Amino acid sequence: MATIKDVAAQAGVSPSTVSRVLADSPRISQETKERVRQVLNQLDYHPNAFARSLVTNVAGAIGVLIPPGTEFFQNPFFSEMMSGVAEVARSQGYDIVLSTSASDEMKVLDRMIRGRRVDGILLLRSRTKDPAIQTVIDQRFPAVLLGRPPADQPISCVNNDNVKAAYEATNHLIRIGHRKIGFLGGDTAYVVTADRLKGYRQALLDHGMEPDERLEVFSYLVEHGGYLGMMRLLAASARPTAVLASDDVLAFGAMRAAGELGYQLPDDMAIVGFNDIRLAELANPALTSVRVNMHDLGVAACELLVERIQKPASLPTERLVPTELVVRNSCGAKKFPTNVLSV
Amino acid sequence: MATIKDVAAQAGVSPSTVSRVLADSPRISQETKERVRQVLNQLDYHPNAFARSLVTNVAGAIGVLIPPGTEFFQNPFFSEMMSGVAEVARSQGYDIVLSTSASDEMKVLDRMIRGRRVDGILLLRSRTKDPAIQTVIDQRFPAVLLGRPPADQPISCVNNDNVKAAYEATNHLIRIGHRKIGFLGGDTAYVVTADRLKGYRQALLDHGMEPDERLEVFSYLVEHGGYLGMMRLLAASARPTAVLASDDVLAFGAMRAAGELGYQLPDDMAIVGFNDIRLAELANPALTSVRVNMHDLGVAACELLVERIQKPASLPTERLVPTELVVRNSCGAKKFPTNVLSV
DNA sequence: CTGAAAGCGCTAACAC
DNA sequence: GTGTTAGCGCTTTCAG
Repeated sequence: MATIKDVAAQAGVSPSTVSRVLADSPRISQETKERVRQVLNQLDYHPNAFARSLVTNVAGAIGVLIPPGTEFFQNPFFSEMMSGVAEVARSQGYDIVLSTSASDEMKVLDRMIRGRRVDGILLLRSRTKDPAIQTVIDQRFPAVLLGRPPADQPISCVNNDNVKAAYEATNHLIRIGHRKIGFLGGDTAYVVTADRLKGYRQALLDHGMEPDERLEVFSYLVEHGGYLGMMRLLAASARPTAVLASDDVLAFGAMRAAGELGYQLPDDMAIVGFNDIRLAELANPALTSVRVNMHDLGVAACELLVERIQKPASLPTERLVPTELVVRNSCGAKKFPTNVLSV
Repeated sequence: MATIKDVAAQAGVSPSTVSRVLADSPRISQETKERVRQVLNQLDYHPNAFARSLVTNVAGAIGVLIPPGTEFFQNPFFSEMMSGVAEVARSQGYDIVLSTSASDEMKVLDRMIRGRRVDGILLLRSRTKDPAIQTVIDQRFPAVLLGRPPADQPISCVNNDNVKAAYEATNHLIRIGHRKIGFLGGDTAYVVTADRLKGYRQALLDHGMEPDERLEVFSYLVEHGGYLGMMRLLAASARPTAVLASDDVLAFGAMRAAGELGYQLPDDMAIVGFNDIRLAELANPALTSVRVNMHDLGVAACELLVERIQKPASLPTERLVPTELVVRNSCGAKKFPTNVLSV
């Protein structure tokens, strides 16, 4: 494996000259550059990333802190969002380091930021009590939160207006005639769940309905969680005629549960999801869903992160990605053409 | 940011002693360890990953070379497979570096392996002419291919028996009465497409049918590609009554196309997919699909990779992950209970 | 059981 | 325009 010294020797120059050629420094003569470049090629030289990082203190990579557990990976949200992140990362010359925390998220975070493996970090899930957020703030480490900081902490973030989106989605259900509307959410510890729940409740209140806790269930964020949650909802004495699920994956589970119990969608039961994953359109019936623009979220998050890496002193910014309710057949909107209602 | 020297000074020992404590060397007395550890904590010391890597020549990370384009990210196969990879990587203490190649895959590969950013690399897609494979072999760089090497090159790989799986799936369609069966594949440059095509053709031949190239279409590996491909198949003069799609995503596109043109599934058209992604079960009708066990593929691939990193001299091994045909309603198997036929 | 010293491969003053 | 030198933070002989 050729080092910079080998190249220098071969080209009859000093290592620093080679280093300068690599950086295309203007202070090197054209002929020297030519000569060195030839040797570079001939020896098939590749700089050692660690040596360079050690001295420059830049890693050339951004970290993505994956929440513990595998359900995040399994959610199509993850890959769609990551495709946006990857797009930006690539164009800006950053690698992506996935954290793969087992359980001790904070240890992983420490390793990443204190170990200087990455130049910035993307936090993927904000919880109402989230030590990771405070850590990056305390360490003044470039970071972007995908979601909303629970307590208005000064951190750059990319989010949807989840309260409003859930409000509009619930409104839609009310508008088409539903009066008993259930809420099927992920863990309440997630800010996103809380926000969507809030919008849902507000819509009920604004239409003179009292939110009913028996119609609010929360479960593990996988299809099976949605299935179980829906079973609970259907068993409730005040059985809902419609359900707002805070994730399409939950909505699919809910659809399966309803189907197994003999409910006809959308006649006996309306369901609305969140995210508008690709397969929402292909479900039976096609799932009405709030499009959160997952790819755009990833793009925006990575852009913001690169910005913070490059000017760490700049003030944290928030970016809202617009949502839209995509109405399909799962919510009894058969009478409506499949269309898109802007939120 | 505390360095090893700071710790050494504070603890009244030499840097090498601290280093030994970090490595839990048996040559250090218990009391010294205690004392140093206390300072380690007090100063909240975290080793600089680059400095360590520079001297040890281990990166503590495995690379995943993502094929150019975003369609790979968007395929649920990716995230399911990655969840398996992440699981193993985490348990073995490796980070995951995603490559994010734009177009020039080889440059990225070079950067990764020659730049020593990663200890081993996972190649995600094998093409009939694949320079990446030859490169890792030539460089003797620890690598595992997800798929089959096109030309029996000596590289560790994890794969399904795709020929057999496609053979069985096609057999199933024949068994339930189909005689005109189409094939809807991804790019023919992918080995996996070729293998599945081969199995499909062989099944036809073994039942006295002649493969008909007009019934074989190949397209971009996204839902829309499946949609377009299906349009082509349906327009063929020898219109098929059944289609084997080499990916569920293609199958979903095909279902949409068939639906839009007024075909009733499964009565007018049978469709079988590959992968058995989570939502296959939820489509309308539920999609019959070859379960390839994506998560297991990821687990096996990462295990093999770790093995190669740890004993690079060992011979390359191949690991086959079994498949099974999961029969659902999309292939006219209504009369069958939903069940699983082992392959 | 511990310390001193060298060096991993690179960059960045500082000279000339 | 180019070379010399020091040093990034760590591990690892080699001494003792």
